[in-house]
Amino acid sequence: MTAVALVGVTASGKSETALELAIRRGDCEIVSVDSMCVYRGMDVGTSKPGPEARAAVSHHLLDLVDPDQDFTVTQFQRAARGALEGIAQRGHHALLVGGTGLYLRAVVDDLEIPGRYPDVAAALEADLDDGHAAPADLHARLAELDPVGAARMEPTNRRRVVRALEVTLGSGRPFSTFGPGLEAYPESGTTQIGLSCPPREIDRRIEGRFGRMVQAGLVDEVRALVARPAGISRTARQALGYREVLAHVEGGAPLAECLEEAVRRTRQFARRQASWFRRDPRVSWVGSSVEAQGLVERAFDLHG
RNA sequence: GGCGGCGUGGCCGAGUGGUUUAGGCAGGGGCCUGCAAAGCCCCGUACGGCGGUUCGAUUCCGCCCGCCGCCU
Repeated sequence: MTAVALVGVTASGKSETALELAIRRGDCEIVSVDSMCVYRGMDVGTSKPGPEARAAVSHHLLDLVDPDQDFTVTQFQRAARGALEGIAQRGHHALLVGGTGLYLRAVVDDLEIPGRYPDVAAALEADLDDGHAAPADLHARLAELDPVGAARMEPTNRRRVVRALEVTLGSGRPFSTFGPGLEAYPESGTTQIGLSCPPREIDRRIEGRFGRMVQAGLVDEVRALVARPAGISRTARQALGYREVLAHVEGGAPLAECLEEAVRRTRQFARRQASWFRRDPRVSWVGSSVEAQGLVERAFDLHG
């Protein structure tokens, strides 16, 4: 039994392709690799597979947590391992489908993700917030403790600098010793197929999709999230479409403008995804759903 | 017809007689190990046209063109 990953930018048609194949074959289960589909109650805005799709084929890693929960790669990695094990036990093939690059790498390359040191991180954040230190200062500190790690990031990238320092200080082990970084592309047991699509076409689809999402009740979905007493977590509220509609629902911004913004930002996101997947030499790219299905099947049958 | 104002790179928008020619947005490229649908980095000599003044004009003057406003 094998695992194959179908990757691509948002709106490239991966989900439909995967579903079609899985229904036809009947011997594989779909594993979502999507950082926002893990949230319950965030359905229309995430283009989450619906009830029909889920009735037809087993889907995994959807609806893992409530929207008031923060969610991170590590949790995803853990859940993915469990899902993959179960699929293997059932004698099925696993078809990973999604566009969250880091999450996919965590699974495909079994990344050793360093632990968390909340006190250390909080102290660093506090220094930055108080103005006692600038990200560049922290980067300089990191450079002394872990030159290799420091060299791998921009001194201005606050988030990454803080995390690297958090790990180095907290664990007493240089951040860079946890792995070669994402620039290494080791042999992997997971075959990766990329479904490509011309950027102009992607742009068109994104715009059309937002229109349909609104028809399908995106705004009401966001209202329902807002109405939850527990609120919306930091990670959940940054979801594309939600963040912008939130500005309308909570902040009173004109809906039309929020939607335009959502479309724009989703396009930019698609570019970032493309650049992420493009650099992974292990991905075999094809330009159509049919070809993608062909390659996935070949991988299944070769190892299955 | 008269008077006044304006005309800056795809858009918005500062500014100056001459070293590096603001900034923002959009766009393009790249990065990424616990917020990743996030975050970060890099990339733009443009001053409506024609003359003139000047060692030197986007910046000063004149004319023309185009907008905008006011007036008769």
